[in-house]
Amino acid sequence: MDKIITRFPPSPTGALHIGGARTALFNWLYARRTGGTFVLRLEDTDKARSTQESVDAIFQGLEWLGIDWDEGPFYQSKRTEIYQEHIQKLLDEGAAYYCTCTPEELDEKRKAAMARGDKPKYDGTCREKGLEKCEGAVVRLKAPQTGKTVFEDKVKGTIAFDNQELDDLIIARSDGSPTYHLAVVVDDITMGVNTIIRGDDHVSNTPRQILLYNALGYPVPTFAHVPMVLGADKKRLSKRHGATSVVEYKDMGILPEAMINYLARMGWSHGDQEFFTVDELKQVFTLENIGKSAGVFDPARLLDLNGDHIRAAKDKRLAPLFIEQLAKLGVETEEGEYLYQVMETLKPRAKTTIELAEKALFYYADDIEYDPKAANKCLKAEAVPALELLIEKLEAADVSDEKQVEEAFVQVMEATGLKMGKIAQPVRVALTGQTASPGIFEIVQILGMDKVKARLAKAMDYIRQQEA
RNA sequence: GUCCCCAUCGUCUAGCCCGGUCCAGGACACCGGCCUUUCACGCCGGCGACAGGGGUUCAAAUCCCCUUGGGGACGCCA
Repeated sequence: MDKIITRFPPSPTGALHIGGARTALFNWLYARRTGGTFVLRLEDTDKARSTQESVDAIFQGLEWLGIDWDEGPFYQSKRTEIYQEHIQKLLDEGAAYYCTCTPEELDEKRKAAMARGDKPKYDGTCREKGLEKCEGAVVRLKAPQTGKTVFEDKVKGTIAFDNQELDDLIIARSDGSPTYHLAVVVDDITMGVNTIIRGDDHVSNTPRQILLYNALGYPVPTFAHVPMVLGADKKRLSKRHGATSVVEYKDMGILPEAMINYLARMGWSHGDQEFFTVDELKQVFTLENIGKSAGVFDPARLLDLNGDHIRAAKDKRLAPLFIEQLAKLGVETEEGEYLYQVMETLKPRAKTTIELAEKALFYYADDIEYDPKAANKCLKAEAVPALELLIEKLEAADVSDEKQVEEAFVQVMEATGLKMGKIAQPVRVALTGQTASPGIFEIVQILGMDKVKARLAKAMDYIRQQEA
């Protein structure tokens, strides 16, 4: 088998959305897996809708996901001569012809055909007229009117269309610019693309494109049509379903490796395995294991997977993201041992890096604010003696040793006759302001004696104030 | 409307190609419980699906047909 060459050809008319990102991912993974080449191409022939902002947004999305390309980015807008040559070649060979039907006429014919219950295809008015090039004329492919166009789809199997169903598609607009079908096929041919992995909304475009390959005299590439990603209502994913642009998930505290894992697992499977690293995917991704049916985008699963990836992430990898989120909450801090320890206690408790930062706030606060319910429930007079004794015991110990911290708590338990819960909860609220937090011993160890003492003292003051 | 594609728990899916080992397995979500200083994590358990109908066969989630449902395409958009 020749070297695999895949491509991702977004049209820059918006951000990189979930579906596009998955298409890019599959093409990228397949190229990586097979040692092939991955090409990036911007399909910007629609001048009215293509924007530089969209181009940038797409780059940004790919960069965030870590999807890199080997060739390109190519811009269709810069390849007009190449398209002209191929269009002219088809014209010269009689495989294409000029058509002077106006958009209005065409529109009427379409409506009439629909009303009749027919397929709204071009009726071939100009097909045999032998028209010369003239103002306002488009170029149409002279497609076969009988027979079948059949292809072997890597995920769907054999797909066949009667050529009667197809019509003479326009390959050049009246301004001479190439249309989508012509441009894609010429690009894929000239860029050597031999494996086309794309959304299955393209299956009905495929026979038309195959006809173009035939007319141009080039071998037809391998097609793999991946099922679409739908929203919870089974409709095409759109703004109504929440965030559709991948970078929005970055801002939501999602890790790119989690997004990739999620995207890969939706529509593709590898036995019962759910968790994949990117490197792993590059090793095991295959076209054969892509499912045939459309899938619903499920944010809950993404979140769960993100939690798994947070837990699996190395400190060095997570630290910058954590710091960034802390900064958004007004905490300026830097990477170091303290930060690592903080992260370690929070990793199993966070589904996003935002959550990670939110739960870390008490580690950085100068003054703890009590959650009213928590204070009400735990900061009561009966806790004072235990807190006082705890300060005493902790001061006598080395709090940098978690074991000694625990020992201090045990001593307080024994001396007061209170259960661990009765001591730990007031301490937890005193140190964090909340009833839910990482383990109390590790918090004491990380915070250090000075802060612990100050916070416990403050809690006792608070209790006395409440009692008074 | 016409053509194309699809159809296993609420969701993502394994199994389907090469029928029996499947009164259908895993994961998310949900509900119980365990662990325990709280919350998570983890562990254990529960809930929960082969769209319907016909065939073929000793035997069908698996093969065939029909119906229904969903999606897509039908542009001088990509």
